[in-house]
This record gives sequence, C-alpha cells and structure tokens, in this order.
Amino acid sequence: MTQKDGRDALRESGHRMTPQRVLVWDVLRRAGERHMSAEEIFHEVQKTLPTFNVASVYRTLSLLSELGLAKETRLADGPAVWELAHDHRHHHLVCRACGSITHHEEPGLARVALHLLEQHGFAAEELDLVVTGLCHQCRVRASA
Amino acid sequence: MTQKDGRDALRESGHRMTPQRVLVWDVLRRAGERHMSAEEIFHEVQKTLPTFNVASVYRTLSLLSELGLAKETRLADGPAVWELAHDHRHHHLVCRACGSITHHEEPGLARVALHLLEQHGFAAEELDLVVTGLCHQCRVRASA
DNA sequence: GTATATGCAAAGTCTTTGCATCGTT
DNA sequence: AACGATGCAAAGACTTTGCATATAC
Repeated sequence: MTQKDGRDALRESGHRMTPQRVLVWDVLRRAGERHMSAEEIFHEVQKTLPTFNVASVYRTLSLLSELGLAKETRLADGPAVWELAHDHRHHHLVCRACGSITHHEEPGLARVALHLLEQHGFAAEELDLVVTGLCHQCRVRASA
Repeated sequence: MTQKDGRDALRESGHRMTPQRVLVWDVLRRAGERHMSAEEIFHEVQKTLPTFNVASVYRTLSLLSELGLAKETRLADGPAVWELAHDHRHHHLVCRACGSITHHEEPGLARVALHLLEQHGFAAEELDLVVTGLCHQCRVRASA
C-alpha cells in the first residue's frame, strides 16, 4: 500500500485531500509495523502542523477505516491502536513484560473461518486474535 | 464452577463476604453463557439491593478477575462484558446483525500457542479470538 | 462559490478513585 | 474493636459532537 494509493482512495471516494489527512496517512505509513494510538499520531502530526487537533485525528482515522485503509485494534486496556491496512491476515502478539506488539501471520485462521461456516453456519468476516504472553527477549531476560 | 466455589475462593483469599459480592456472583452465574456489562450487572443487583453502586460492580469484578473467577472481554466498541471463568478455552462469535455473542470451543488455538512457542519463542499465556460476522439465523433472515 | 473539513470546546461513555461511613470478621 | 468494603461524588481516560470558521474543489 503506497502513499499514492491512499490519496487515490480519498479522491475516488469523493473526499477532500487536506494536509491533515495526508499527514496522518504519512505518520501511519512511517510507523510501519508499529501500532500508534490516536494521541501518538496527534503529537506526531502536530510537529508539522501546530494547529492540528485531536478531533481531526479521530475523524481522519474513522474515514481511513471506512475506506479500508486503516485498521483499529483494541488490545486490553488503554487506547485503541491503529495501523495501515494489510493485505495479509495477521494476529497480534502482546508481551505483558515489555509491552511490545508484534504481528504474526496465521494461515490457520482461515481454516477456523471455514469450519465455523460449514459446521455452525456462522459467516466469519473478521477474525481478531490477540495473544498475550512473554516474548522471546523477555523470557531470556527473565531466566537469566 | 458452583456458587460455593466462589464463596470459598473469597474466604480463602482473605476477602470478606459481603452481600454485594455474593449478588454480583449470583447474577453472573444466572447469566450463564450470556455476557453482561458492568451496567447490566449493576441494574440486576440493584433490584435486590437498592443502595448498590456502580463503583462496587467494578471493584467486585476486578476482585473476581484477580481470583480467576471471572473474565473480562472487550468486544469492539462499547463497554467490556463479563462472564464467570470457564475451564475450557473458547472464543467469541459476535454477530454484527443481531449483536448476539456466542461461545465456541476451538482446540486449534492450543496448536497455535505451541507453534508460537516453538517457532517464535513467544510464550502465549492467553489467546483471545473474536470473530465478527453473521450468525446462522441472521444469514437465513438476510437471504429470505 | 459551495460544500466539506477543521479547530476548538464541550459533552459523552466507560471506568477508577478519594474519602467518610458502614459492616464483616 | 479493627480493618476492609461500600456508597457517593468527583475525577480520569478515551472518544465523539456541535458549531463557527476556513479551505479544497
């Protein structure tokens, strides 16, 4: 997903290309795999655009979400975190020691979806798996 | 998990047995598979104990959670929902049409946990899978 | 020029906390 | 009697909304 794609999607859906929207998009793109809360995005964009407002972060994120360009994830407590939409299914590994959030692809989830449809008539549209535990680094650190 | 178990766990952990705690426990027990928000629990208990307060719901739920007797789940937007702890792993199927929340046992998740540990060194302690989609009834209704 | 987006501030939702009082042990 | 739990109200964290102004088209 490139920056151009984001602009195109905005234009094609009849929405205006404001500096605010472009900046939020850029921040998320630079974040890569990192997940950002609305407030983190706000602070980052504000460096460039001092009058920028939190309300605009939320409005922009909702819009990107509706367009399928960004995705919100609620991990345990605290604010929701955001990332640009990926093509591939992935789930989140949250380390309870260092707080790191990593992605992990899991082809097995597709099988779960199929099973739910065939055996239980439930048409899964979204599967969110959040795994909490100890990441490799923290396990090594703990046993040292 | 019986009501007696709940009382025992409270006593053994050195906590007091108040009517409030017993009532919250009873409400959750009667709820069975149904998931209740703090406010729903509050209203239910208040029928019996008019001076009952929301703060006590949250305090009681935190306590039950610490004792491993109840479990909180955050499903999309809105308040967290609670249920008594189960022995078996299960995930949640949320129907976006009727809002129903059902449980589903999934032995496959244990395999995912093993895979994460062996291949990625991540020691999974909790796996929360939330599946959003259309339940059987709503699919039938939609296609009718 | 016009409709949409922004900034600001206020309100809304859900949850937690401080403190005096009450009740279990 | 002592300490923990409750009720109440106030505050806290996160997010949404109303409205006047600004701006992309």
